[in-house]
Amino acid sequence: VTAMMGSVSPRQKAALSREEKKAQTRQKLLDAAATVFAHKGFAGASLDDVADEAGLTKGAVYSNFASKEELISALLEQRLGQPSLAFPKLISPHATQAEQAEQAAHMFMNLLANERETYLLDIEFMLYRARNPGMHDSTNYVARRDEIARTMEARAAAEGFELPMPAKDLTTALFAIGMGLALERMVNEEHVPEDLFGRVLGLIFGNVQPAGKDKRSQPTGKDKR
Amino acid sequence: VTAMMGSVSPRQKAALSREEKKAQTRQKLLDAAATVFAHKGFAGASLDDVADEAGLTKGAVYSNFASKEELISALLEQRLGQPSLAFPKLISPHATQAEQAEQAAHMFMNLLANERETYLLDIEFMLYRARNPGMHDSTNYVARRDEIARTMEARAAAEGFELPMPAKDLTTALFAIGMGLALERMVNEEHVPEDLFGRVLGLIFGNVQPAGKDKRSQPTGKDKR
DNA sequence: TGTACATCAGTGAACGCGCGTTCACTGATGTAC
DNA sequence: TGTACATCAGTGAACGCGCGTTCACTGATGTAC
Repeated sequence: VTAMMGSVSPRQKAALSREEKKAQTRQKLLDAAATVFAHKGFAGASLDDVADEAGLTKGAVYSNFASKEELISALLEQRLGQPSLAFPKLISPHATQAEQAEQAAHMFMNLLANERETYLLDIEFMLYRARNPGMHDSTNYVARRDEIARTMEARAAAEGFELPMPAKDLTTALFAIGMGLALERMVNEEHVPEDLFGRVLGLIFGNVQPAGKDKRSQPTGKDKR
Repeated sequence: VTAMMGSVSPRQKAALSREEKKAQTRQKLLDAAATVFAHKGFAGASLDDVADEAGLTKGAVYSNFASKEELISALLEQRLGQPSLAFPKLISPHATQAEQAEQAAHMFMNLLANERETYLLDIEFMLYRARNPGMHDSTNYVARRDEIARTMEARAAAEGFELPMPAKDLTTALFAIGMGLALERMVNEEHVPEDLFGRVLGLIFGNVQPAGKDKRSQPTGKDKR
């Protein structure tokens, strides 16, 4: 039934083509879905909620997605699938371990502050998968983890220190720590001070002997409180 | 049926008193609720599911609980409210840091294996609270955390070493790490090997200088894989 | 101890309501000539 | 460029169905005498 013309298709008039408009609608729906699902959960949010949030009707949802489940999948893929969270490359490579830990922790905390929705979705989806084993991972966990693991290994080799445990396990642990602290912080902000993640990182990496030199960089942790 | 004699109330006949029978029904419902909510989530599970699992009818639920929400609250209070997870007192006080870390990790992993339901409920509830701020914490997080924090402080003082950060922050971090690893392990068991939590603990506590002596207990971590 | 009545935990059916999904329709966009 | 028809993204109403909640009822337990 659908024509589904090849790639470009010549267009003379201005304004949006049908295809472009549809893509725009789809994106509106996905954005709305992110907000609504983060606030109410996959099971708790209705497609009416999503459509209202997008300023559209439920029919628009079914015109763009086959079912509620497919909307969820598409959302997760778009929001969690890319290695956008794979920020370790952004960290200055030549700083001390303590400085790098602090930088990483800072970036993480910023991300958490600005992308609360994303974390809620991520955790919700992990729960969902814990309950429905065998489901496809739309978030590309393994790919994201392995990319970071490789980056860390390369850094360690280049800078001449040893990671405190195999890179994949380390990355898994760091993800888990971030997730756990994020969850606790979202529930009760004052339980998880801004710098806690950084201090934990400092302890974990603090054990790293810089191979040659005996520069024991203990990040001190301003432990007032 | 079961006798289960109580303490008080003069009763001549055998069998259950009305009150005892009701308490028993309530408990059946709570057990069923734990299973069903862990499997389907609070929003995804119906009271019919719970009643069926308990071998009763929905009416029995409403005879014992005012609403679905109250059933959930009662369940959380019973399952997560007591400091049953406060196991650090069970750890041999005089072992080395590395041994204690390994013990703690082992106990945690056992708990996780046997109480999968409990962790799913806990995480689900944290998500719930992240979305509905200002809700009462039926799980007594602060009390449980502070109890463990005090225990650790006392241990540190008695054994003569310093904790790597203030006890409350440390406990918060340990809870978060446990939660994060638990979640990841429930989603994908092979990502989180049995001993990963122990190795992380080892790193975190490995920095602890035994005050007087220079016994740097690095827990080695059998890092095959 | 036995009898007559009161209580109430749990039953089973019914209630609306909101949900995911379907569908006939519409009007703007695209195509053919 | 203009006209006639085709397409299809999004509308709005309708559909059953399952949900949380309510309620009249029942029969075993408890109480009074």
